[in-house]
Amino acid sequence: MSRVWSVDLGGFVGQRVELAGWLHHQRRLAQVSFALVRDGRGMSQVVVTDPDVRAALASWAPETVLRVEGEVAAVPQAPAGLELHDPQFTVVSQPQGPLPFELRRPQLDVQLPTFLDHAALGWRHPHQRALGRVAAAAVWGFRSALEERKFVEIQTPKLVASATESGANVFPVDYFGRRAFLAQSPQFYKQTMVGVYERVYETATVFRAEPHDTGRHLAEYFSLDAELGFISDHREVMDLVGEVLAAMFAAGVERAAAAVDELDLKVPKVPAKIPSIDFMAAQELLENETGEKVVGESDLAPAHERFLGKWAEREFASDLLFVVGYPMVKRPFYTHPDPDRPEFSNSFDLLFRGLEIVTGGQRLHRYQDYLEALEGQDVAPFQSYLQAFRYGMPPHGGFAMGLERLVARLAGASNVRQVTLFPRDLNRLEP
RNA sequence: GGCCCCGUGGUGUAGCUGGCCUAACACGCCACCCUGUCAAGGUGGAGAUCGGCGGUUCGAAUCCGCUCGGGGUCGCCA
Repeated sequence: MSRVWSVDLGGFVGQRVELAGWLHHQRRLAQVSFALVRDGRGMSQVVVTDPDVRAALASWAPETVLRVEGEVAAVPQAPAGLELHDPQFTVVSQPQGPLPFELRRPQLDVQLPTFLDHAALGWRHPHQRALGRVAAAAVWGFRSALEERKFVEIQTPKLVASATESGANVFPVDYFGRRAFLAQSPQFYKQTMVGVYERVYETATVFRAEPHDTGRHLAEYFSLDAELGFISDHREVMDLVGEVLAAMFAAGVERAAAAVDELDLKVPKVPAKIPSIDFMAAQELLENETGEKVVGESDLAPAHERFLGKWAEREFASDLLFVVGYPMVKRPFYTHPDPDRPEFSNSFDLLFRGLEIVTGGQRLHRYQDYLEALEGQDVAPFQSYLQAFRYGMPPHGGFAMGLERLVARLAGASNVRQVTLFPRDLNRLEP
């Protein structure tokens, strides 16, 4: 008898099938016991009336791995209208000792460190695993939106010779006796590959050795990157971001419908045109509304971004807001300036519910411009990168999106580590 | 890294103006009861010396110092 997924029981009413999974919970009454068997996709209720089987069931701890053969019955009072009758259990394996916390409650009521210490168990909670499904669906949406638009998926090195992002700190590694770094971003390579395919994307882990112990930083995070050529300016990239994001949310709703339901997520609608505000205008707005002196500062503080997030919600009923035209001094050297006001850039950030989840913009594309941008610093580390421009590159731009931040905002999680499988941060290298 | 806060049975918390704490509550665990439960319910029971070290005191979970661990926030960023 082949094994059936819990979510597919509806197709087998009246038949005997085998389920396999984990004993999620059991409720013992005087004459009957209910076993909830959880598999990778869902959960099924198994009804046990045989005294011997009930006694056996009673002796099994939560998370015991089981195979259950039984008859599928459609019963109105069953949780999903379906349950398994006359079961025969086989114990596959048993947990060692008591569990550090319970999975049965609708909410996993543990502190983040406790959860993270026992991630192998915590991720089994229906709520938690639903987060993972939403993340997976979002990545799928990202890929499919870009594939549809003729982007080519690429894989770039994660062991690199030089840093890409200006301020970001790198992890040094011993590379056969030489000094190398873990890649902070596929930036250089994706730009280079625009010279080949025009449109490329990558979904991959990147590494940042920044000592930022905050709810939005990870030492290792999943970056969704895209880059495209022959653009007029950054606004074309922003349009793409909107389309991709819409596809990602749609994929969440469609491909992870049960998870979205489980988490009761409010998935935002992405407007045809995501509202945007100029960097300077944002500062003036902040100054007018809060009285705080911010005009002239070269960047927005997290508190400012939260304020702008609320403002966008009020003003446009939007969860999303572009902030456009950051000062050049705060952007990496490859950023393209605004032709009309060269101290500002053709770049943007996207705030999702007040948190920066995307950065993007137009890049320089002329070799000479790069030499000028790098003036005053050693060009040697960038020689291999600059090849692409020496051989001719079109105007291009792109963006990078932090998956964990997106999912965290979507789920209303205050800390990205809540939605990261095995987060790496300042203090945590395990599990 | 700076600043603020926290550290109590397996989990989440209360107690923390020092003695009534031989540490409380909820969940979990163990035993028994309850004819369909679904955050099931009921009765009883086991389980922590209060992160660690040192100090103040007749007396400390409660005050002080150091230390370790954690959370928030800021710098920075996805």
